[in-house]
Amino acid sequence: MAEFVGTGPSLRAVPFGTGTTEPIGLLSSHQRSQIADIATSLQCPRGEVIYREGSNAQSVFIIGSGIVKLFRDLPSGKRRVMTFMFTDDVFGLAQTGHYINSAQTITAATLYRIPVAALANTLRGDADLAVQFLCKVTHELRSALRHTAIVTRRDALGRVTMFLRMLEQNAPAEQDSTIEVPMSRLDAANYLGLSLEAVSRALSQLERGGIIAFKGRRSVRVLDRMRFDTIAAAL
Amino acid sequence: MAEFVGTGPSLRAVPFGTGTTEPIGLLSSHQRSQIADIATSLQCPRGEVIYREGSNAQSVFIIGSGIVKLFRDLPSGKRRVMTFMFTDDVFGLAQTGHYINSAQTITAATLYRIPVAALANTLRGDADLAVQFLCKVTHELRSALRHTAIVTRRDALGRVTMFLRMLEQNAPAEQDSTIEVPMSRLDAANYLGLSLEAVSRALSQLERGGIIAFKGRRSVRVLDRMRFDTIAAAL
DNA sequence: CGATGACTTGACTTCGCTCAAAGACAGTGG
DNA sequence: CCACTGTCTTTGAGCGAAGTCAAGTCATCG
Repeated sequence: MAEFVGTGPSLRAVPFGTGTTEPIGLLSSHQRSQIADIATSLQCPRGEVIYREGSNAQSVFIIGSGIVKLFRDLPSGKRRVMTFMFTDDVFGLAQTGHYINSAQTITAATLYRIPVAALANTLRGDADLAVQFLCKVTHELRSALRHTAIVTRRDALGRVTMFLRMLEQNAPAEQDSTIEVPMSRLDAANYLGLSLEAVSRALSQLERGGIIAFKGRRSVRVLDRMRFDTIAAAL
Repeated sequence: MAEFVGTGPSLRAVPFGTGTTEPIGLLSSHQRSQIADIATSLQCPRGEVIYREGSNAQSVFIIGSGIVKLFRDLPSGKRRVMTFMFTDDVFGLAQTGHYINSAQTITAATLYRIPVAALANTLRGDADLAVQFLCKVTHELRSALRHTAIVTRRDALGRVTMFLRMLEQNAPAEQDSTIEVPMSRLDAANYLGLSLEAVSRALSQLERGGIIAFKGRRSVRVLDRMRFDTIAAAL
């Protein structure tokens, strides 16, 4: 069943107990192969729908690489992006019976698909592994709270700035202070609870103010870290 | 060490795997006493601060009874309520080293206080228990997503209605369609990302429309379930 | 019964949404 | 290589809903 390549699935989070506050890889190589044994690996192109809301939730996914969005389409036609998930994130766990949202790749991605039943079994047989998953879900809970903190802000400028900061933390800058924005303005807007236009305006405003500079539309460099952080600081 | 009375700490959530979608008590009596052994029970009056943001996070708490709010105070003087926690909920886990928010009781409460280190140990020795905690945190993740869904709405009326619905689900109506609102308007507003006035206006509007009726200020009865649900339905 | 705090209501301002149109970019095929 | 086309993005003008400021009402507890 295992057809994984490379190192296999991993989880990235802040572990319990240790003094560490930076997220690290949680699983031992034994644990990784343990999961690989019950997982199937998938190569998904950009834009691939992984599952749709309402369908039967039989699998949990771990991201080997790439970016995925979880979203819901509302009767009004609006779309809400609940979260973006990155390498070593888990999704599909917070479902009961049926998926409550849809999942779609934003970039090409490698996914590990794990049947819930098999995962539950494995976890019940390995307390350490179960604790690792607990760490990971706790980590995602923190992310969800951060998301709430972002959308609770009233001002578009602040939300967008916090969003950029979040992206920066998820994908540590390879270049100096350069932040990649892999999703469309619309996806960002749907995540931030803003209109597409408001996102665009906020970004323009940051650029006009000399706080950031664009390098193409999907890449931003922070010029004035001081003011950037001030705006991002929870108002 | 154990000084618990009655049945001891429990966790309430939707379990994995089973077809159930209603939250149930997760722990066996053995597991409950296992946790009771490493826990201290506390009786807190209404308004008691359990911990403050920034302080050292050494304990995890399980609520035996009562209601607790988790919140952050912002530099601007505004306060954001991240979540309300009820009987059989866990809090303090999503912290790394230092608490990122403050916890305070809203009603008198019984709490079980568990040192993180001891809990981590116990979990590593009991895979089943670890999985139960995983269920619980997953459950809280769902709640956090629901919260985000609420505050992402633009209209005060919808947010308040969804909030009432949430309260109803957390504390199943003893009377027919009567919802207890145990927190102040201000706490509710801080949770909903609205001004206190907006909450008040929305409630008045629901009452004027004949959709709800007040019985005192902290108790509401749903008169027109149909319209109530329509408004609450994710816009 | 008076006082303090919680809640409601009203008037004005602000900021983001909507609608509308123009401007950039990427991929395609000539 | 370049023009073409559809999509994504930016920018502008006007409207509406929630925030703020400011009174006024209600309730609860001494």
